[in-house]
Amino acid sequence: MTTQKRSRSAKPSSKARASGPVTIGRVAQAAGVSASTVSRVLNGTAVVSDLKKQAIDEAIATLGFVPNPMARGLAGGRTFSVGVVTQALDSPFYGAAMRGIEDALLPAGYNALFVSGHWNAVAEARCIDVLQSRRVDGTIVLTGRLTDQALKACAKNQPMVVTGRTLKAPGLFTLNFDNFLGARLATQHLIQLGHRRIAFIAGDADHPDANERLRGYRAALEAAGIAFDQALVVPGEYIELSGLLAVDRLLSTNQRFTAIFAANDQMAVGAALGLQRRSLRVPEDVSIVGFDDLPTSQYAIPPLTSVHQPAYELGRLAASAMLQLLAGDKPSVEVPVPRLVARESSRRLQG
Amino acid sequence: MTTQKRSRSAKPSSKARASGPVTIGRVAQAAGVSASTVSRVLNGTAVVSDLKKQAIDEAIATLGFVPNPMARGLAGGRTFSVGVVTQALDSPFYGAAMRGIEDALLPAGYNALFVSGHWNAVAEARCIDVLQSRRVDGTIVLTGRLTDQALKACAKNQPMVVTGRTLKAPGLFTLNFDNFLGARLATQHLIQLGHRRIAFIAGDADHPDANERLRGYRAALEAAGIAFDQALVVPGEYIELSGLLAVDRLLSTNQRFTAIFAANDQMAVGAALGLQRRSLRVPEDVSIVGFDDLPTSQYAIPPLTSVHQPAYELGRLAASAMLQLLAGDKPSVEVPVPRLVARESSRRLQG
DNA sequence: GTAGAGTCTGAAAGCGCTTTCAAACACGGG
DNA sequence: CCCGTGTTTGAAAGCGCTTTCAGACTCTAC
Repeated sequence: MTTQKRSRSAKPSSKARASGPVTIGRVAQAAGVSASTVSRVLNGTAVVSDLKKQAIDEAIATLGFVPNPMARGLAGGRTFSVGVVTQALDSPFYGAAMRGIEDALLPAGYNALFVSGHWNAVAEARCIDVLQSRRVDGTIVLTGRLTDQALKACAKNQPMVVTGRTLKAPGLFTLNFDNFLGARLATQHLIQLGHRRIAFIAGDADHPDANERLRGYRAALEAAGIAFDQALVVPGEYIELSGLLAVDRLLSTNQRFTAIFAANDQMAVGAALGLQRRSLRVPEDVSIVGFDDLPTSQYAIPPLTSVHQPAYELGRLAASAMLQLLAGDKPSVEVPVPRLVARESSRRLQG
Repeated sequence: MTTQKRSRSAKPSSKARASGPVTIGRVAQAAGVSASTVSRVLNGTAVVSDLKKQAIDEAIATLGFVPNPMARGLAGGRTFSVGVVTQALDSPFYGAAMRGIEDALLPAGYNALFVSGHWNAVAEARCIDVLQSRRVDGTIVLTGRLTDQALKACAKNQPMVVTGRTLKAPGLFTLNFDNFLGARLATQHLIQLGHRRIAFIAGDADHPDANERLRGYRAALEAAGIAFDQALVVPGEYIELSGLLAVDRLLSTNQRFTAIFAANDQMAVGAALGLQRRSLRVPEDVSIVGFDDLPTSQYAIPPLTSVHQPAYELGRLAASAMLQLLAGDKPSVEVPVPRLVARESSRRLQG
């Protein structure tokens, strides 16, 4: 015996004839109908007379019957679970999205199966395989690095919802946040505060959203008649350390700048630390704006100005799009527009 | 039709006779044996002649066969998935633990099913119900607020691993971090730096670990011959805001203190912000020590001294304990001892 | 009064796998 | 050479549910 026996206990009920797990058959017996009929009221797949329906509902309640998802999945071909490929289980940003997904899926009777792709196309593909082998009814991919092709191919086998890109394909629905506009807002904010020399700490170049943010930054500069200066753009990898190193690099190459726009909050926080290490104060000497508006950013020192990205909401929307897809409808969800949250890390350029 | 048809595509192989999904029967047919035999080599439940085993392995490979977990679960009573009750999907601390769990479970062929209890005993109980209805093979509870009784009761139905408490019961394994020692280390550190007036921002009183940390704080003071002062202990709720409010309260009641020990990093960060708002510098005016050593804490301003809690490792250990339980063994895992990570938020008391 | 249409229901056939159970075979000792 | 003991294998019976199919009714309309 390699595993514990599943207990055969179940709320003992006066109506329960046999012992053992409560099955649909037991319910049928208690209600004086056939298993088929119980199944029908369970799934609403056919009209059942009110009389029997009531008897069945009652039997279900008194027996404490819970359908076995395995059996359901086997027989019906649906598992009532949707896979979620996230990039990291411990990311503050994707964490919020996962929470949103869970909140949207659970009430609909679906479960989420989270697996993490570690920012790696190969791992992501493997994740999708794992999910498929678990027979999920659909898969939500949070951003990720798979090619559009790969995603389209997956969508042939199962409904997919993908965030962080825009793509049209049958069985596939994408959900994109307007990174371009967000970055424009952030940059505009700094420009309006009088800054002209604005450094940009970019995200990983093979992230589509990173490029969008760069584009937004450039567009805002251009709109304000400020020349784009490549020397003020420093590559980063969306982690705190990148911000720290970026500041080092800017300073050691003697760039003049009065503000920094970081492509995400983590790098913004790193940048703030980098400035502090060089005895530059935020925002007195340098203003900083981040992107994402992580929950912790309001407690950064100083509290970080950032572009709010509604991760939780995005998760909810992705999940409800999936539910619509699963129901055979064409999803219709609207992604919130970006919005700048001004805090204390940015201020008007003095003198 | 309310759902997409599962594709009937499968890597077309020369050996594949019929079309449709690759089942154990198809493998059996291709290998010239019975389904039973295939099942046996799949699960290693009986000796099979090398000749047939090879033929089967080959058939599996060429057909790209993947066993259907639903069918397996139905027939075998095991689902190869373990439930994880976490408190928040977007917690940096539990996130790391989840990552550890995933990393330990996946290679063993198990999947993790994460659900969040929102720090709420009722919700947690519901989570466990959901997991049970999904027929998980076992459940890992990360801390949580369920009573010991409730957990013991659950352990009667399925193997359980619980972190954050110490409890003995059949089918239940607990895994506790030494919060007392951790808190003592933190307080000792401040004492060694010359601090005598050390404020303590406590955690939620109905968290066992919060009380342990308070005890550790008191023990360290006592060991150093410093009188415990209730006025220096401020209650908190393990969130940033609590730290902020705690500092306000300490300051507005005119407490004298040169250091703060916060029962977790989030409150420590909040406290740092609170001090900054009152123009007190960290660490020049006040030293701060946190607890947990969240990944972001090293990028706080200033980088936070903290008690390292190996969340990832804890997750791994919990998962491997679960695997041992599932294998019928008595788990034997050792929780790492607490360790202080000194950074820049604490320093020797000047003059 | 009865054919035809429509409504409700149960029997039975799977879904893909595991697990008895017993058959088939191989081996060694008497 | 026969029988008992082991070893390897396949047939078949489920696991708990969904779903088809057809039967049993109940109406309505002719």
